[in-house]
Amino acid sequence: MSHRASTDKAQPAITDAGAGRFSYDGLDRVMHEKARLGILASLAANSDGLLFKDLKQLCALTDGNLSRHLTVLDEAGLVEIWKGASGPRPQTMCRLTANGRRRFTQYISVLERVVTDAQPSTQPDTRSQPLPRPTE
Amino acid sequence: MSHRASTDKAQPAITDAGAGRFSYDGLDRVMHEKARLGILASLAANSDGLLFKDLKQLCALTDGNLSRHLTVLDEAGLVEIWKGASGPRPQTMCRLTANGRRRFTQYISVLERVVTDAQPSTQPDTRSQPLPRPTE
DNA sequence: GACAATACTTTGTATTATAAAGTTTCATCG
DNA sequence: CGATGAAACTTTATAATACAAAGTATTGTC
Repeated sequence: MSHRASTDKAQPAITDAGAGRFSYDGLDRVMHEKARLGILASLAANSDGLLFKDLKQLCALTDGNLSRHLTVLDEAGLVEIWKGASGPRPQTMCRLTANGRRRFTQYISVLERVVTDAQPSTQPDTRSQPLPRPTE
Repeated sequence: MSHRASTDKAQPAITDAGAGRFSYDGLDRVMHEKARLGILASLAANSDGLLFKDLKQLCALTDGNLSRHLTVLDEAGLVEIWKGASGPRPQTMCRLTANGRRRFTQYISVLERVVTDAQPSTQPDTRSQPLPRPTE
């Protein structure tokens, strides 16, 4: 007979413990984006807010991209945007909202988990079978 | 006169030091993606490789998504994929390549910088002007 | 008052993540 | 032994969106 016997059915694989272990649900799409991550980190480091001009430099973004990303962050309620009507030129000032700071902190804590997970030092092996080791 | 005097031209903003400070260039598009980050972390934790089935559970992905993401990671040279011809059913085994492990480690080190940056404790203020504090 | 420059915003396109449907092989049941 | 179901993927299609290029508006300068 060429096919295996039916005795080893329903191999449970990975025991279901650890299911979703690496799904990282906390990585919110809005924050988990290179450019916006930079913006948020900049604003977290400057709690009094930053000018459009400054953000542009710090994050090395073009005007268009920065504008777009700020809109996204604003709509998500993460930052607040102040249009300067007083100055000689239009000046846009951005700050983290209280909620934004909270959510960003949460996001960062998930990132910390990712960093920890990536150190394979003392991780218990999660696999199911020994597997035929592929010949390198 | 309503407009400002011309004496304060060319305000240098942010001194140019710290330009690009938050651009996070090291955040490679291929790796910086929720789902693929999970896959890579799983594989980093299981250096002998993982089965498609196991990855699917660990990362809580649908068949289609996992398949697609693995293809992307494969094409980027980050993982290697072994098709099991020996077993009773098709079995796909995935492992980090040597290069993949190296690049992932680099990526993680950037993530660590992000995490550090997000702790605003002892950060020097990067702004240019005191700014008219917006009334809350 | 023409010309360049600053400080943005809007629009268009090309990429891509995800879901839905499709394929293939094996096991089981009447 | 043909039908049915299920496991293990792959392919296709669509909806979202990141980025670049073009546009707008105000200001300063010659």
